[in-house]
Amino acid sequence: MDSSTALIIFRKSLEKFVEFNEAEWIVFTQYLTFSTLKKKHYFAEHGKVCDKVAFIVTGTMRYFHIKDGEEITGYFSFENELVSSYKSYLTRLPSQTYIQALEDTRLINISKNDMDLMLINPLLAYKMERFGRMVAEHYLCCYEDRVAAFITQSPEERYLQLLNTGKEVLQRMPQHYIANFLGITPVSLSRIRRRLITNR
Amino acid sequence: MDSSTALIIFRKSLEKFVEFNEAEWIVFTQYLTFSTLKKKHYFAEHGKVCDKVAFIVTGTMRYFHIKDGEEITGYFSFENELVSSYKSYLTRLPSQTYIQALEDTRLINISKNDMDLMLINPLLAYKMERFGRMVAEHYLCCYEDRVAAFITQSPEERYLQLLNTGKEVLQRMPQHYIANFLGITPVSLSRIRRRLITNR
DNA sequence: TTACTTTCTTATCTTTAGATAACGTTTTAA
DNA sequence: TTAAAACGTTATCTAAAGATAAGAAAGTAA
Repeated sequence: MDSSTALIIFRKSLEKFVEFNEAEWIVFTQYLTFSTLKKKHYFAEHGKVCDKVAFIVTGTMRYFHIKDGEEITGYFSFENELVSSYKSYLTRLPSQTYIQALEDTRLINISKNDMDLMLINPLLAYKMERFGRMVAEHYLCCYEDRVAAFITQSPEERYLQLLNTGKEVLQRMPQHYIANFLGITPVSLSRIRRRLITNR
Repeated sequence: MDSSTALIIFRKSLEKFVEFNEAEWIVFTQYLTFSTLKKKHYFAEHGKVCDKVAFIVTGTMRYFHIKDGEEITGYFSFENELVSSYKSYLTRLPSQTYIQALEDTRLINISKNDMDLMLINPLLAYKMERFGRMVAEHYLCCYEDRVAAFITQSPEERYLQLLNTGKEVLQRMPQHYIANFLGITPVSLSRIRRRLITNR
């Protein structure tokens, strides 16, 4: 897939947030950069400022913390979603979390500097305020659901719900990433899986 | 405290998000409504659309879900913070959560309808896009911290951190609200508290 | 290929948390 | 004021989860 196709997908995907007219889009795209992140390489690292937000054209990203020397997976971002260590990006403070490519991943990047420039560019300012608002609101809703799931659902229920997303990359992903994400140990997830198979 | 004092506090509190000039402020305040919510009364209810966001002048709000007939407390909002069932407010879909006043609470309300009107009012549109963006980004960061705490900290650590906020209303709040918030049962919290006292 | 690492499951043991009930205290409501 | 409900702690019992280790399978790299 070439860059222009990726841009079309990106634009399509943004439509649920904000629609750009042709003039705006031309200016907007001048602020974008393309990159590829090899499997296991980092998009963000603990202690370093994450100065960009990116759209995932293809691939998958994993968010994790390190606790007592262990990697604890907290979240995933998939194809056609945005990825960033958001708080770090917004505040320019060091990231708490690592973000790593789970497979070779193609990205369209917006740096914090460019975003700030767009926010004072008369041609784009209004649309970018709106863009920022819609994106933040979207992810706020995602977080609200995630927190609600943690409060009201058992790990087993959360696992079944995760499977229901039908993301096939979940099949190829190490189980312990998923276990962390669900808030349990890999051994516990293994037991849950056995229970599910037995009772099927 | 009278309404004009409350407005001054509100304006001061908004400054970290967006600053209004006098003309803008006069128009903005015309969209605001004041209300008081008696203890135990509801700001939002499961199954009903929450069509407003509010600033808490004084008081405390509790968010909870009902799971198997039990109230499970998920969050709190305190004085000088905003409160809303955000996803419901943003999407006009029924709220998943209940929000209840823990004590008599004074609010400054912005209805979804008025917010939408402000967003197309030329005098305010740009500022309100910005306002919406900053508020959403702020709460996004709060959620990020809350999810990170769930992943990387034990209930005991989260309890100690909660105490460190120094909110004196926590002293008066039923323990089981706090237990739910921490993701444990009231009995477990009671054990944690005893351990902390014993080892002190 | 071969050696090494990672991954997943399973078993055992230990620790902890949950469920439940009892009891005294406090709060609430009639 | 009085009765009822809610609250917080404690004890007991049970169920589940964590820690650890072992072993097989799969993946990775030299």
